[in-house]
Amino acid sequence: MAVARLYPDLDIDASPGEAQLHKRAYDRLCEALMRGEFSPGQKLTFRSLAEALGVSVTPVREAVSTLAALGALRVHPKRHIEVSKLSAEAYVEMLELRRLLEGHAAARAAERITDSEVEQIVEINDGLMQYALAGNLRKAMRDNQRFHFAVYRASRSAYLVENIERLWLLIGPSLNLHLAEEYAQGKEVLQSGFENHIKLIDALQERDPSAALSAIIGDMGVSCSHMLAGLLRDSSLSVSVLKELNSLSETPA
Amino acid sequence: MAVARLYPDLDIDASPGEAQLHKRAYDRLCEALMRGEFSPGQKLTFRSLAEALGVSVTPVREAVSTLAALGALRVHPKRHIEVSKLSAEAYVEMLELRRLLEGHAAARAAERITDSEVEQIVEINDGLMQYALAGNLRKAMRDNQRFHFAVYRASRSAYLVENIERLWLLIGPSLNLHLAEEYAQGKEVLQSGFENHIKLIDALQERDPSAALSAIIGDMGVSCSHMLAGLLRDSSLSVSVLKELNSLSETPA
DNA sequence: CCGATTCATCTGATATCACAGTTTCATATA
DNA sequence: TATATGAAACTGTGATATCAGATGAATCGG
Repeated sequence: MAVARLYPDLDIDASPGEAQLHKRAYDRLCEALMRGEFSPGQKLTFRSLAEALGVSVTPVREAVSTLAALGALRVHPKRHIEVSKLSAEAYVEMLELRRLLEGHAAARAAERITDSEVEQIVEINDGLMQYALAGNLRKAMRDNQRFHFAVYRASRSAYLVENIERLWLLIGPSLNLHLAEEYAQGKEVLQSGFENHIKLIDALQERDPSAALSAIIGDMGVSCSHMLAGLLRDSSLSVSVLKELNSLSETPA
Repeated sequence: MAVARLYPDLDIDASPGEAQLHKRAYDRLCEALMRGEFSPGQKLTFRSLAEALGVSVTPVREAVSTLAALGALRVHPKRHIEVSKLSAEAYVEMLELRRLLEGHAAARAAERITDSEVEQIVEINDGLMQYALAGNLRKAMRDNQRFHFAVYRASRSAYLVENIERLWLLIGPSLNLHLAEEYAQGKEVLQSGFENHIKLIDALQERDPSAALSAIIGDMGVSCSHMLAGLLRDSSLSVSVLKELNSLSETPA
């Protein structure tokens, strides 16, 4: 009971009832990480997760082992499970990878996307804008994720999309935390920064790969400032990070 | 006993004795996949792997679950474990990703590599050439892997290197199989194709990122023909694959 | 001789138990 | 009051038992 209150509504029975428990546990934990239900550095245990998910520890261990191999969780032997913290340095490294992978995926999507897929993406973006205007950060972030991955899936490159998903999994907890912090401090998190979504949609409609690529890379810069503001609060190496970030902006994509 | 003969020397006690059994099992299985100890499509079971590794099924399940999440293995529920087969289409998709990731890693390495690292890479390449001249395919492949990852590690981007490792894990079994096939058929697998290693070393010494990038991408073309020859043998979609491969070559990196 | 059926065997999936470090906190000591 | 101590509770780790579904070979019926 106390555990169920720690991780509200983590129960697994909401998922599609067919798959094996360890798969459902994995999916549910991924979802929780992306939704900000866990914060970076938070300590977890197998037993409490098992209870919250409504299963025994065995399927939880398989799910957690996998997430640990991906870097989303860290298992401290005989101690506890930790939601991986993201250093500012690691975030800059991942931004570099995001430019590469998501830029490529967007460009490929522009070559291969169908009209009906463009339509769906426009609809997702419309919903996103509504939540943004309404100031609903959580739902806006969820729709933003849907928007991006609807584009990436149009690249017809399943393994590329999987790689991007894994990247987002590492950024998810910190992104949720720091965007919520900035939002709570009254920063303009939702008021602007969606121009690149329009540019991206235009590029997809025009089937223009390089325009799609630059729109996606432009979009990354938006959340970047909020993230670094939060990440650098705990970091003493801010100078070297900012230097590296500047050199990254000058590097041709 | 019969099992130990099926997977010779898979026993885990050779690994560094500190880590947990599921980590060692994972490392050992990765090694086996990269060394060609398993072939694509081969069927495995948890119990036989556990016996061969000298542990119980529990740590094996965690290792296999992780490898399944990465795509290296496929778990057929209530049936068996399968070493993932690589279709020609999937291989082309991965080549695209390899160009992106490994090209970027090589370019970054050229910016950040130290003189002593260049030295080490030259030494690895010398050893590789000896095995190539001696016709030792297995050891040449092992040293080729060492060569590539010594370069990538010089990029100082740990997560990028991990991503590349995961890519190689998916290609490993098929690469071992088809290169060995071609070699057995008397094809020139080891006689040529190492010019790009020299070009890469030169580029690293000159600290020339774009030269390093094109050397790495050139090197990928070498094994590519042997791989496609093997992969297309079982595939009926060869025409579309070759078309896609051609369009890939024309795409600017 | 061939196809359907049955039953023993095998497989992955899950839960549970036992164990050895780790943490925590109340107690004892100075 | 501050520090040391030790036992109890907790944690990840690994092995095992059990179960339902899949497999395969022997059996049966044609």
